Amino acid sequence: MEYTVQKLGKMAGISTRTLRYYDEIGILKPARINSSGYRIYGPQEVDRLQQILFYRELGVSLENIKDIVTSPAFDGSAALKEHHEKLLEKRGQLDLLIANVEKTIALTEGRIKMADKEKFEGFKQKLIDDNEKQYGKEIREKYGKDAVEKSNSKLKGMSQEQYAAAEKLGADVMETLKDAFATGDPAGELAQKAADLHRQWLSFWWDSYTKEAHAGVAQMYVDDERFTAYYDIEQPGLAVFLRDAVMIYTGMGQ
Amino acid sequence: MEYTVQKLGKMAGISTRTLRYYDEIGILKPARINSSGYRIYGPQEVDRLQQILFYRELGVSLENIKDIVTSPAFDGSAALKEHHEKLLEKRGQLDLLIANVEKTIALTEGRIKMADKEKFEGFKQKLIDDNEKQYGKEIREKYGKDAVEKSNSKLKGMSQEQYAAAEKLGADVMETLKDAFATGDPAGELAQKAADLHRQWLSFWWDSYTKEAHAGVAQMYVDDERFTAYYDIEQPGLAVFLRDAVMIYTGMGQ
DNA sequence: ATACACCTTTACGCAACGTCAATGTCAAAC
DNA sequence: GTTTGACATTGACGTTGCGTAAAGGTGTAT
Repeated sequence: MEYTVQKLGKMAGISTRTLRYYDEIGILKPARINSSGYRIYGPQEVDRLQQILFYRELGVSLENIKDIVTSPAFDGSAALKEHHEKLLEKRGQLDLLIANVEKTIALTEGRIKMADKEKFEGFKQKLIDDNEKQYGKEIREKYGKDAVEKSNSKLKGMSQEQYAAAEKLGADVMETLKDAFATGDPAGELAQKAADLHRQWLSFWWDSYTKEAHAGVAQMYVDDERFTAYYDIEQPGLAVFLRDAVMIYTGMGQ
Repeated sequence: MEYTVQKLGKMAGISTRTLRYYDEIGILKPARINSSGYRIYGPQEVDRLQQILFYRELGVSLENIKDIVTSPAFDGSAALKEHHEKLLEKRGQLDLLIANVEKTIALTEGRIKMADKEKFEGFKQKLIDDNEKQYGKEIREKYGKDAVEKSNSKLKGMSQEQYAAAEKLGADVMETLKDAFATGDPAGELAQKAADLHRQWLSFWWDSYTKEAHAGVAQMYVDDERFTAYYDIEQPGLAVFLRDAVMIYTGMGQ
């Protein structure tokens, strides 16, 4: 079987430009050049291309692929493991990024609805100030990375509808919470209902629910001004009230 | 407060080159240029830089950031949402990639222990052949993407120890399965134990277990030659035997 | 006066190709 | 036999977000 660039390209699902590039950088040279200067590839080249594409699929750089396919003694297994590590790291970073974007979206949306833009700007500035760019990292350190990771992992699998449902639940929490706040009693029925809604809302983001984690998050709302602001912008004192309600709800108050 | 490039760069944690580049592409021009041609930045520029860096942190391209910071009426929220979509997609791809790498590592390790390298090479070639590069995608289409995503999402949160435990369980499955195969009875005690171990193993990868999904996977081992090969390389017929055992175990045989 | 840190513009380099441009070749249709 | 249309070739520039010289002017302390 002999192939020209286009045939091989079609078979492998890559462009002819790519094949010429691979020739250029020396990782896949054609078996021969015919009288008209056409690149002609044989079965060996097909195999090699398959190897190349395989590693490329895995995100290995062509530079490294070159080492892999040219050196026969290359330890592909070790390279794969190292690469695996890098991929996991990359995903971790990506997860943080996604969480941050989500948080930002939620914040801006909440803000735009209920506050003036000026303050928003000021707040956002403050957010970034004092090296808070490391947002996720900081939260990780403060409240343990497990919660953050749980949240991230759950989010992944969520469908649009689920996401919408979660958002609605979040709104419900806020509404019930405000009503409860009016009663002034965190142990009261309304407040406990708010705490329960909050648990349901959390369950959307976490794989497993525990009272401890729930209570921890509620405390976080009070400790971390970003979250405090999110709740208190509706009603000052709401974050503390929610924490108190959750503490009672979870029985973690003492 | 006025800043030269280096002072501002130091404050913001970026290089002077970056500042000159931002000037060049027009997303951050200095307040004025002094008599010697030096770039002088004022408080407004500091604020703007903070905004830019904020969005940059979120992975937004400078091109898009330009739109955000230059047009005051720009809908940053919508831009962020779009960006969010892209990030999710990216993570999906990354997950597939990671799954592929893990599978490859598992395969190579298993193979090296129990088969000659030649066959392995042939198999890998075959794997990629017939457009099977779209590995994950294909599996997704064939057996529903839910299972794949479940698997991915679970993997993320696993610790090293958990991973090791899962691998041991996998080995147990194989061992028990081989013993069971010797009896020839997929309904027998050993075979059912193997099926149960297999369920446990699956539970490592899936958030939720259902009989239907379990049976589906077992069928997949038979339908998909890649998996068939994985089991049958130890003992021809093992994949079919496991499927039969699981069908009985789950009661999905009919 | 000299050193030394700071500033400037210009411009190439990076990864992995995409995308013209200008031109030659092949098989089939007229 | 020629025309057409699909294919091939080699350049060579564009992409992103800067890093990294190079070659030179400026500011200030000694």
